[in-house]
Parts: sequence; C-alpha cells; structure tokens
Amino acid sequence: MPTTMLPVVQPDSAVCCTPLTSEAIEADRADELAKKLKALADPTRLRLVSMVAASEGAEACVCDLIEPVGLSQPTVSHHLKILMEAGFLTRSKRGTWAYYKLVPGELDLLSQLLDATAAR
Amino acid sequence: MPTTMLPVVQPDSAVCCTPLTSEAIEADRADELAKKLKALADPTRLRLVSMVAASEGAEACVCDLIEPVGLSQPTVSHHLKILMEAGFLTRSKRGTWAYYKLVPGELDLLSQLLDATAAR
DNA sequence: CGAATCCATCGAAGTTTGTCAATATTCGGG
DNA sequence: CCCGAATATTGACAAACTTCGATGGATTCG
Repeated sequence: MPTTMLPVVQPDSAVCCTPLTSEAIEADRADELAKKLKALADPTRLRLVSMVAASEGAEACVCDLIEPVGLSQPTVSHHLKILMEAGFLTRSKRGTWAYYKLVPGELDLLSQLLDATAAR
Repeated sequence: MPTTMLPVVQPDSAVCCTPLTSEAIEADRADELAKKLKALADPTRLRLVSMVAASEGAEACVCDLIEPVGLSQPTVSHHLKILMEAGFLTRSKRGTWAYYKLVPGELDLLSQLLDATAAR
C-alpha cells in the first residue's frame, strides 16, 4: 500500500503550546515569549497593530499611520520594523508605498498562552 | 423604602473590553495595556509568574523562587514587585516569609484582549 | 533626466531597564 | 533583648530602548 506524505502544519512560533500557568516554563521558552511580548509592550506599537488590524484588509501603509500616531516618520518605521521582526506584521511594497499587514493567528497564539482556562 | 448600597464589582483593569484588533484603540488605553504587557515582557518575570502559577495553591514564597531563577535575591524581589504593581501577583507575609500569589483572571483579561476571534 | 514623494537607515541624545552589592527592616527564637 | 533569617530598599552602572534630525535609496511623474 503506497504511502502519501502530507505536510504537517507547524505552528512556526516555538512559543507554542502549553499555557503559562499550567506548568513552570523553561528558560529558553521564556526568552522567546518575552521577545514577542516586548514587541507589543509599547503604547505606540499597540496602536500601530490595532490600526493596521482595523484597516480594510488588515493592511495599512506607513503614510496613513504617521499622522494619527503623532510621531516622526523614522520613529514609526522603526516601530513597524520591530513588529515585523517579532512576527506580528508583514511588509509588502507597492510603488513607493509600504503596506503593513497583520499576520493572522499570531496574536491569538499569544492569547492562548496567557489563557489559564485552557490549561490541560 | 430604605436603600442599601451594594458594592459594584469593577473590572479594575481599565484595560478592559474590546479586543486589540476589532477597532483602533485610544492612546490612553494603549498606555495602560502597554504597562501590563511590559510587566510580563521579561524572561525572568514570565518564569516567576509561571512558577507561582504552577505551585500548590498558586502561591510561592520568595525563598523558593530565587534558586530556580538563578538571580540574586534583590533582583527577584524587584521583579516580583513589578508583577505586583502590574496587578498580576499579590503578596502576603507569614512570619518572615513573603508568599506571592497569582491574581485570578488577570492574565485571562490580557488574553481576551489579544484574541482576534473574540471580536464582536 | 530632474524633482518630488515615500520610506528605511544612521547617528545621537535622553530615558528606562535589569542587575548586583550593600544596607535596612521585620520577624521569630533563645 | 539580641541574633539570625527572610525580604525589601537603596545606590550604582551598563545595556537597551525611544525618539528625532539628517541622509540615502527607490519609484513615479513631468
């Protein structure tokens, strides 16, 4: 009987799986989780994520984000880069514009980790 | 007819309510949320929260936390203080020992905020 | 090609953070 | 009442972070 290989969908964030409160986490897992949380733990970046998420198609260009945030363009770009490196946003250039988009499921992953009611 | 006043249980975290992704959040709400996230966004503090949560009665004394974390006693106390001020832990002294306990529901609140699937 | 626009990167200034050693404080026991 | 043990606080310092202005691509338009 021939075997067909099926791709296993990997939760690419190794932050994955057991919630914070079900058992004591290891140091290296704490490092990863902290890195993700640190990317979110800034008022400006929270607003950026929120604004991008609330935009049509969960996508927004830098030019639309600068004014409402009230900071300089380099600063906004810097924050967006941090959010991208943390895996929360992706960038795609179209013409001179850079569109940032929410990575689906990435926030939910964090959410599940903090959820104590999900403890097995 | 005499009126009796009943205390209204307030969700004391004003971080409350609408998830991050359902609509753009206001600056002051972003500030509060960021403050909470910043308290968690450190490997040591994540481990502390996790260890406390995994202890019996979701409670642990400082003396039991120092060695596994591998940092000095003042540093551990410092982190615990930050977690307390952020509302994640409470402290109760018994003799010379200080027992830190997880505040129930506080992590879940954060969890719900990050959960995009909960968007109304 | 030249000018203008959008955005990223660089360098710098000021602030915040994580950590420790030293010290203070509080409590129980002899 | 004094001593030892468990924590908290203070002071100090290096590292990391947030922000800005200046500069450097890349792209579109005239």
